[in-house]
Amino acid sequence: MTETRGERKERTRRAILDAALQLCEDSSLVALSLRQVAKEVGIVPTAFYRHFDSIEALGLELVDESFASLRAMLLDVRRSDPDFDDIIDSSIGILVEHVHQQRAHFRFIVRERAAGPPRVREAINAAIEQFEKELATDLVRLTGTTTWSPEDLQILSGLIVTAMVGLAEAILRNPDRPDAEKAIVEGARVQLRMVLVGALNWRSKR
Amino acid sequence: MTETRGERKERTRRAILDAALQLCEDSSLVALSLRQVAKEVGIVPTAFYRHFDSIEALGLELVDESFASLRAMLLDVRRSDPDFDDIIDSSIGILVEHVHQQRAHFRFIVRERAAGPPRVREAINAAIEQFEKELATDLVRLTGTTTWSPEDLQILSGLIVTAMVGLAEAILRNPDRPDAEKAIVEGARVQLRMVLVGALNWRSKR
DNA sequence: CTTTTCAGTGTACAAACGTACACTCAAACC
DNA sequence: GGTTTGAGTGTACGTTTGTACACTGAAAAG
Repeated sequence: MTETRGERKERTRRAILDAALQLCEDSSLVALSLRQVAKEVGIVPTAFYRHFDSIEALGLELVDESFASLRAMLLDVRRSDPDFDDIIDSSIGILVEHVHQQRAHFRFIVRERAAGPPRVREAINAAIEQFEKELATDLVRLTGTTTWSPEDLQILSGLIVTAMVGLAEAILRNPDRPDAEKAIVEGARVQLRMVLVGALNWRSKR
Repeated sequence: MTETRGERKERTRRAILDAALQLCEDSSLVALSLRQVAKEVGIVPTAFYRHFDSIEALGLELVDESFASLRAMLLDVRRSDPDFDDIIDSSIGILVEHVHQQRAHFRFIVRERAAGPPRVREAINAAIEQFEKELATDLVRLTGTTTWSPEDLQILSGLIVTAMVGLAEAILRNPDRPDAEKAIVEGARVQLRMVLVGALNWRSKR
């Protein structure tokens, strides 16, 4: 069969990305060698350079890819019913589902956020900050500007994101333990309700 | 001068721990080589084995050491005035101070928690869970068992610990930026107050 | 004083590392 | 149909890696 040149290139590029994501699963990008990746993919080491300048550049690509997963998740959240009282349950359900479906990507983000090459860390944190800001503007739409100052909404947003990242980390930390995971998820639900109660009784700029 | 044999051993052992802590600062334990450490300390590579079986064993020792820093911090927190309304401010102040004084240890914990060798990760997470439980029993002492179920206190405790770990991570992420750090710390204060408002209006087992 | 112990040395080796360089050969191009 | 392009090959290099083994020499033990 005739496979176009660009298609073939894209195929090994994908294979490199997948192999890297898998190989650094229980260590880190900073401990991943170009030769391991090449061997896993089935190409000669020097061929790696046809696709990426360095492992770090590969890592930045994986960041983009992983955050594409995250954006897809947020689309799901926003698309879900705007029914107010179980917005928490549905959002958490969506998060849990995406973490399971994109395990490797989420693992990659939480791991390299703390331990990756500096530029990778920066890229991940910039993206997470972006999410916080987007959530803050979403909250403005939900609450109006009467009782909440923009600064406080930003701070509340940060708290929620921190809790959700914590939930994702806890899930990833307990693979193949459905009972433990259930308790974790239930705990996160309660946590968000506590935060919600706090938010409903909050008055900015007192 | 006469330096006892055990003293000399302890001294190079310390040098190894310090060198390892410094060398993995901008990568990770999983990317740290025995030879790097030996060179930094000024001993021959094989001499490393007189003190540790492996880099992983060294890592477990660093975990213990780092959590000793953390326990010292918690002692400070409990020792601080039990004046109720600024318990938040004083606790955060203590946390910030300790993060600055023990930068390397805190960095080590947050990094290796996500990216370290499996056993190191487990040790760190076990210690953090322990803290959550201790905080929960502290909260029992503060609130009594009337309005709060033990389960909810445990969950609240988890939320607070997550937020505090998040604060530590944010501080470590912005070194040498006093203005940014000030905003981060102020945000954390507000977050904890929000959680406190939620807690005060919470009723368990509704 | 003699013997034992053991932290640290020195040499040695096979394996893995990143990368330079010259190459092939089929798709893409004119 | 002849030429160009570029993904992938193969060899080769100097480094760095973990670890094995035999050693030294001063402190500790008898």
